[in-house]
Amino acid sequence: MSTPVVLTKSPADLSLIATQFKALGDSTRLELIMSVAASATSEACVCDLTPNTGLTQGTVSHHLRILVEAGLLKRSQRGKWSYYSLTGAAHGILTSLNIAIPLHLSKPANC
Amino acid sequence: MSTPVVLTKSPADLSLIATQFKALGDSTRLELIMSVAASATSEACVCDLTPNTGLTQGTVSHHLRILVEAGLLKRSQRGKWSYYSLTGAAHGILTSLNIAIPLHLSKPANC
DNA sequence: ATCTTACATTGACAATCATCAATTTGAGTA
DNA sequence: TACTCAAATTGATGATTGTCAATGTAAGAT
Repeated sequence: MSTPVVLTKSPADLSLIATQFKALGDSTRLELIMSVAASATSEACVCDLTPNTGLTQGTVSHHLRILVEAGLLKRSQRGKWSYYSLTGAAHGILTSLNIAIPLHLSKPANC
Repeated sequence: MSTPVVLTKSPADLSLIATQFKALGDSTRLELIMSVAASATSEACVCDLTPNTGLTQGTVSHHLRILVEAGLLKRSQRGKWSYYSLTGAAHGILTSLNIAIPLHLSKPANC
């Protein structure tokens, strides 16, 4: 027997959420986003991310594009490099689900 | 510039999480799980869920199975009917992301 | 025992997807 | 200008997926 709930999202919201879940529902992409999140500078370039995956550079680029299009990563190009970092949405999802914990945050115990 | 984070999940955890994200990353399945969550008794049978989807009964049954296998729904058969309800994991995901709000819960404002 | 009713399963098919190899783009460098 | 390097894009291919129609199963009803 589970707790009754109220739903809070419009169909448009749900469509976006489904897109984000779908983007995260692939082991490679989940690893990629975790690597970005865990990187010291909170951003990473394709050349950093590619070796860990065992995949081709083109494939990694492809997955990163999907994450960007889902609103989970943002891309900033500096010189020849593309740096990827988490969006607020991605940050929210990872921390809400306790997949990642913000370093500076300490919540009161009754939350 | 985003907040630095610490990762908390083992590879095995991440594999499960990816499976759950994947299961939720389909509009039909997301609607299904929302319908179950929103139902008055916190459970629903296939015959209740099918009409809203515009899909075949067999297809709905298929999607429900995927959600069960991902650990998001549980099935309990009573008589001729199969009743589906949220697991704790699904409940946690939906409420953590504010997709659903537990009726009895009221958090202090500073959380 | 036969017939419904509710659901699960199977087989088939079109569409989507993950991946690679190869090429292109675009920015800095010699 | 020509060259190099990082990343994006393209085209092809095999695998996975969402869907349906049809069939199977199992529980109650007649």
